[in-house]
Amino acid sequence: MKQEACPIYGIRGGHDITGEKILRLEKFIEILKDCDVFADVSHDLLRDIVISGRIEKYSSKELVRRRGQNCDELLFLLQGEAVGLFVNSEGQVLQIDHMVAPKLLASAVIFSSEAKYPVDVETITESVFLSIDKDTFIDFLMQDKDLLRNYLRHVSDAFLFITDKFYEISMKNLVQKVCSYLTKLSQEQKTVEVTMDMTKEELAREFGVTRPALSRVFLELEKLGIIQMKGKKVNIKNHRYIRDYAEFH
Amino acid sequence: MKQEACPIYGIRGGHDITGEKILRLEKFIEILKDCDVFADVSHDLLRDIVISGRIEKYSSKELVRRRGQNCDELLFLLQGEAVGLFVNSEGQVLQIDHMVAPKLLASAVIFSSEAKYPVDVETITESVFLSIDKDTFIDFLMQDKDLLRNYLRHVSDAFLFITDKFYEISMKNLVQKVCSYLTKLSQEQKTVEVTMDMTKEELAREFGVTRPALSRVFLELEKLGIIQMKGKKVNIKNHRYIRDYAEFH
DNA sequence: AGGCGTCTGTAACCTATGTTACAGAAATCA
DNA sequence: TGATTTCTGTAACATAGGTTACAGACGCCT
Repeated sequence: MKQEACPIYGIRGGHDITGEKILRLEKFIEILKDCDVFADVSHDLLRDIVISGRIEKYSSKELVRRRGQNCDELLFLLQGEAVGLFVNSEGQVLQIDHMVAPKLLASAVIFSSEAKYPVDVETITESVFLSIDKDTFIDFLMQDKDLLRNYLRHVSDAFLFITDKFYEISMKNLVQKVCSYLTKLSQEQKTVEVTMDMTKEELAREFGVTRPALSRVFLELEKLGIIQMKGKKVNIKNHRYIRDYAEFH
Repeated sequence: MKQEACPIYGIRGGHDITGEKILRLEKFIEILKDCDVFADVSHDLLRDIVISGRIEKYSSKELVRRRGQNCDELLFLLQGEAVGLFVNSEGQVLQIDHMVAPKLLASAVIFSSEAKYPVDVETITESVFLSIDKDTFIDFLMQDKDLLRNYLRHVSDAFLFITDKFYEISMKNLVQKVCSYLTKLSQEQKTVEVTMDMTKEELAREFGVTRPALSRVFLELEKLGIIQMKGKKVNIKNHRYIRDYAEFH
C-alpha cells in the first residue's frame, strides 16, 4: 500500500523544467485530450490544468482512495486500470466500476461542500493518476464554457450510470442480472455468440454475489438449453428468453 | 392517474394576466425562495423562471413520472409530498426518497444528452409541481454565477445521497439497516428515547424488504433487551450495541 | 360512539443466495 | 517445459429474508 506521490509539476514557468519533464507533460496532455471531457479544450488550457496537478503512481492491487475519505481534488486515471468498489465490514465486495485510462474519477462530487469519495478506488494494474485541486479546477471550469458544458454532461452521465447500477443490483435477482448482461453483450457485439469481457469471478463481484452462486446460474441456463458455453464464449440459443427475462419476469 | 397539466403562465408580459394569477405567481416565487438552490437568487430572475414554467397538479397516490422516461425538464415540488421509487417487474418496491415541498427533483440528470428519470415519482398527498424546460433553465444557470454554484452543489449532494443510499441498501443486512436508522434518529433527536419519523411499513419500503421481515428484526432486538418499543417511540437501552452494529459487524 | 382503513405482530413455510471446500482447467510466468 | 497463479465447476449445508395469512390495535371520520 505504498503511495509514491511526487509533485513534479509544482513550479510555474519553465526555466528549471528539464526536457524530460516537458516530454512527460506533453504525453499527459495528449492522454487528457482522449478524455471526452476535454474534447474541445485548447492545448494551453490543458497544459495549465496538468501543471497545476500532482502525479501519483501505484503498483497493481493498491488502495488509491477509500470510500468516505474527504475529496478535495479531481482525479484522473492517466495510465493503467482501476476499479471502484463498495466493501463492507464483512469483506463482502460490490464492484461498481472497472475503469481503464484515460478516465476521470470522482467527477460528480467535487461541488459539494462535504465531498467524500463514494467508493474505494483500487488499482488492478500498475497505474498513474493526476490529482488536481478541486477549487483550482472549478476556476478553470468557470472560465471555459465548452469545458463546463462537457463537464456537466459528464456529471449527469455519472449520475445516470450509478442509478442504473443501483437498480440492477437492488431490484433484479441473479438470473435477471445474468440475462441482462448477456443481452448487453449481444447488443454490443451484434451477434448471439458473445464473448465475455470479464471473468466470471469479476462478474460475480459486479453483481455483488459469490462466485459459486453465479456459476450455478450459468450452469442452470445451460442445462435448460438456453445458452451453451465454451470458455469465454457464450452461445445464446434462446435469445428471446434471455432478452425477456432481463427486463420482465 | 389523471394528469391535469395547465400552462397558465405561457404568456410573457402582463396585460392579460389577472390579479389572481399574479397572486399565485408571487406565492410560487416565495415557495422557491425557500429552496436552498434559490437562496441568493433575485426576485426578478425567479419570476422569469416561474413564468417560463408549467404547473401540474396531482391528487394523492398518482404516478407523476416513470423511471426511464425521457427527462427534458426540471421539476419542482411546490406543494405536497411525493416519493421516488424503484419498482421492478415483480412489484417489489424500494423507496429512494421521501420528498416534502419545496423540493427540486431530477436535478442531477438534466445536463445529459439522454437524460432519463432515475426513479418513479409518485405523490403521497395532493401535490403541485412546476415543470421548467431544461434548456431554458440551463440558460438561466449560465447567466447567474450564484445560481450556478448553488445548483452544482445541489447536484453533487444528490450524487452523494444516492451513493450513500446505494451502499446502505446493497452492503448492509437488515439488522444493520435498522441499527443505522436508529443511530441516525438518536443523533438528530439528541436522545436515546427516539420517535420514529415514519411508519414501519414505510421504513420497510425504504429498506427494500417486506414488512414482516422488518417487524421480526425489531422484535428480536427487543427480545435481546437492546431496545424497548412503545408505539412510535423506541427506547434505545444499549446504545453502544446499536451504534457499533450499524457500522461494523 | 361506531365504523373503516391503515398499521402492526405473529407464525409456518419457502427459496435464493451465502459458505466452505476441493479438485480440475486454463492462463501466465520463468 | 514445468511451475504457479488464477479461474472454474461442483456439492452439501446454512441462513436471511420472502410469502402468505390472519387477528388485534390504532387513528380518523362522521
